[in-house]
Amino acid sequence: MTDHKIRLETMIQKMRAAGCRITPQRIAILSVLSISKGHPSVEDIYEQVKAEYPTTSLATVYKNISMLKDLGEVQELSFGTESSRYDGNKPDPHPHLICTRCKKIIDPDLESLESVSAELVRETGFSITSHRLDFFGICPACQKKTLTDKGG
Amino acid sequence: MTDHKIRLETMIQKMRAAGCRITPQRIAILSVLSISKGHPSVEDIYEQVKAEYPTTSLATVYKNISMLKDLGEVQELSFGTESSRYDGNKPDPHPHLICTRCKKIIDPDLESLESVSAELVRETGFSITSHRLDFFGICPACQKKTLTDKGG
DNA sequence: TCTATAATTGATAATTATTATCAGTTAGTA
DNA sequence: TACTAACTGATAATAATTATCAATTATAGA
Repeated sequence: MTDHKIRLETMIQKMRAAGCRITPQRIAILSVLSISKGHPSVEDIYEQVKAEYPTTSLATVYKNISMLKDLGEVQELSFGTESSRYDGNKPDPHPHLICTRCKKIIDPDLESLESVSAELVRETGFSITSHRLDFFGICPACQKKTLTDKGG
Repeated sequence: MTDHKIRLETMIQKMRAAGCRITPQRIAILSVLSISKGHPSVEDIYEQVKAEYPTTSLATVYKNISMLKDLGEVQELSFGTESSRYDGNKPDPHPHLICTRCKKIIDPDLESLESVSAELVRETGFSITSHRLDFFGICPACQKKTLTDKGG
């Protein structure tokens, strides 16, 4: 069984446990999210689901995303007035590294984050429940492209 | 001269240098931002400016904020669909610690952040240009309140 | 100081992402 | 198979932000 199949099953079970019904449209939405390599927007998900179920409504996608957020099964990434992007593959908060040129979003592993949280608690007395860490920059591919442009 | 007076003068000079005119409403907006301890929303700024200039329009506040963002003199903190908050006091990116109960936003000092950026660059090859670091939790005051509620 | 003019203001309309509403449909259960 | 509450889909409503535009005003130059 592939990773995303496992993830899809997990999400379905969570929804069942919450008393939700499993509709074909819902499975399609969960399926897109369970892959979710590209951190899709609602519009992205809508387009992909419509390919399979042409009558699907945008509202249905929003409603499902909202339930999944409440269940803690997707993480929302909002960027100002732009539409939010969603991660249903790794639903717990984790840092993102965003290339401002090609808009790619990747998930780096950062061991040093632990010490930041520890320092925060020590300094402020807050009890930290969640976080949102976005680093913006230029990915290696786009850096290379810039050099080539300048060179040639 | 107080810190916020200095900051206000800096912002005024930046705007002059960019060819902007200095109107009374603009000074009022800059002044609110230059204090900016509480990371105010556009609505907050609007209310404060209206106290001094009752005919001020919300659009004027938005337009000024937009110019200041372009000049790099305010930092915008957007939270999903909620209205953005602004920091004109420390316009460069820095971490925020947000109490999800009372909505207070504070600016912690975090030395350990350096090592996170360093690790990112080492692991991914990105050139990091900016970041957005928000930690969510419950502040000491709200934690205490919870305990009191439970206790009494 | 006075004038010209282009930037700014203020009122409001437009836009855009998201949420609410609601009648008709359907998954799940007995 | 029938019941019922949850779900879907279409659309209206909401809310933050942006655009528009006539009237005002800061600033430079005479």
